[in-house]
Amino acid sequence: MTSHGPRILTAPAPEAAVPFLREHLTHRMVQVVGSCTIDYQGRASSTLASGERLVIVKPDGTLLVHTGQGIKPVNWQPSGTNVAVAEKTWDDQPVVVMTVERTSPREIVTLVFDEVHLAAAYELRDDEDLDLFGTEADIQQLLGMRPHLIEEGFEPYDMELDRRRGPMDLYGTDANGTRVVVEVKRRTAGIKEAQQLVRYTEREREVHGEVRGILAAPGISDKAHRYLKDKELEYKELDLEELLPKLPRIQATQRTLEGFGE
Amino acid sequence: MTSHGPRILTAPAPEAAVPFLREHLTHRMVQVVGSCTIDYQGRASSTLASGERLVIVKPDGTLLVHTGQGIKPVNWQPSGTNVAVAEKTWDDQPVVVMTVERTSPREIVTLVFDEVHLAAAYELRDDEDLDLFGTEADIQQLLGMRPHLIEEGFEPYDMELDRRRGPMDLYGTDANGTRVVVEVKRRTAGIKEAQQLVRYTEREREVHGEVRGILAAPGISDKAHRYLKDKELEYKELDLEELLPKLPRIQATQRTLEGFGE
DNA sequence: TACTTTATCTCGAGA
DNA sequence: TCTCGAGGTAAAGTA
Repeated sequence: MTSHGPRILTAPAPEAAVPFLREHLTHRMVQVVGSCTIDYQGRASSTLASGERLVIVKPDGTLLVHTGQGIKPVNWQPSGTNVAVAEKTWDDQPVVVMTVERTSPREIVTLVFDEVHLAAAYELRDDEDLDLFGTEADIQQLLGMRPHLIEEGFEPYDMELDRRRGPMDLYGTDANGTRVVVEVKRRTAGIKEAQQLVRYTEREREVHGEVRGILAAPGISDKAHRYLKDKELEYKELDLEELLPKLPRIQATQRTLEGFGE
Repeated sequence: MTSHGPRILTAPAPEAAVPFLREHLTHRMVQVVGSCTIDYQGRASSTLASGERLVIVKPDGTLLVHTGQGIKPVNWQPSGTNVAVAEKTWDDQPVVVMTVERTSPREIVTLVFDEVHLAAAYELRDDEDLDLFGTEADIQQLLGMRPHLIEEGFEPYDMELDRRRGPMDLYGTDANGTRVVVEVKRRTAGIKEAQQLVRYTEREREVHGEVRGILAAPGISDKAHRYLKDKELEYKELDLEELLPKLPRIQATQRTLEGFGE
């Protein structure tokens, strides 16, 4: 048998599942499909009665428990855990007990499998990093290069070179030389985002007197807009459709799909 | 062959993988382990060059793509998508192309598998809901029942019966009859949380004049504490260790483990 | 529907 | 380490 390809057990008894898991845990991607109860004790606590779930344990100690619905795991634990498995007897039935622990914060997830339908272990070779575009940082950088998109005459300081200026996204002067704080958002802004601008602007006003504050976003809630006006701050609508395509990118799959003319 | 138990294909050719996926997608939990490139276009956009990943498609249309590290999927799509698979030829090699689309927002994830190591399909029967304790709502409710833990003489209004009072966690009067807004947090509070209290308290002060504001949390950052004092607001430290165990619960696994005396 | 807030948030950058 | 802010956040609750 080669060392490649997935190792698979279908419907193993606990006495077969436990050594299998022990062999592969922390070395390989491991998954268990089966019926289990799950306990979590840590920052909060939770219990989950018996049901069938997909359990994934990554070589880095990440735990994911997925049910048949929804995008979020029903239980989980970030990487860096200690994982242990043991065979125990409950109600005269053998079960597989898996514990996933971490310190800082001290947390533990305990899974008790009364039935394993499928256990699998495999390696995932992957040297590639995700190339993501359209984040707030991307939009910020773009506006830094085209400050007129905020307002004619706006001249931002170089935040890259001077992070001491603070956490503001853009900071500069307008056509009249008045200081301007700009907070950039990639989504419709709400009251939280308005408050964030309030805080940054207040801080600058304490030091420098007159300072304008602009919330630049593709949209804003009515309440947030009113809140801004109360605090004598401004809103500048961004047209992301116009903004984003200005940095053309080649897509991995587009590249692939060109191969068969799509 | 029975209708139970997982269906598994190891190292299927695209011509075998595609009909397998078509048979099970939208009916069952489906997963593919293999080498693929991934494209995402939607609220943002991303590309991921070829590498080995675990791809999960739930019957509700949820897509999850996991690499060998980390708790967050590298690509995903929430439930309600349309999933399609097709065999295509690229560079004279057959590939499996999977597209996962949704409208609102319009988004699409495209996966091109040049190799499938494992394809599996199975059902997950699960009627159980997670029973979670220790959330902010739990702490709030607890403090509502034991208002002296905030301050001797504090008498909260019944927020359950009168939500019109606003979004504050607790709202009542102190020993002197002065109105008190309390914002409860389950984690160390930062500047965001302080400003949330500022907003609620300001709003009440506009209407009622003198109103105290208390941020109740297990901790607070220095900046946030200073910010509160500036705004003439207060911080009350919560001892969660003392608070949380006051509602005893029975754990699913604890119950199980009692069976073998642990 | 629109809006706000929570989350066992996770993650990363900066001090 | 702590703090703070972003997230393709997702999901819940309320007006």
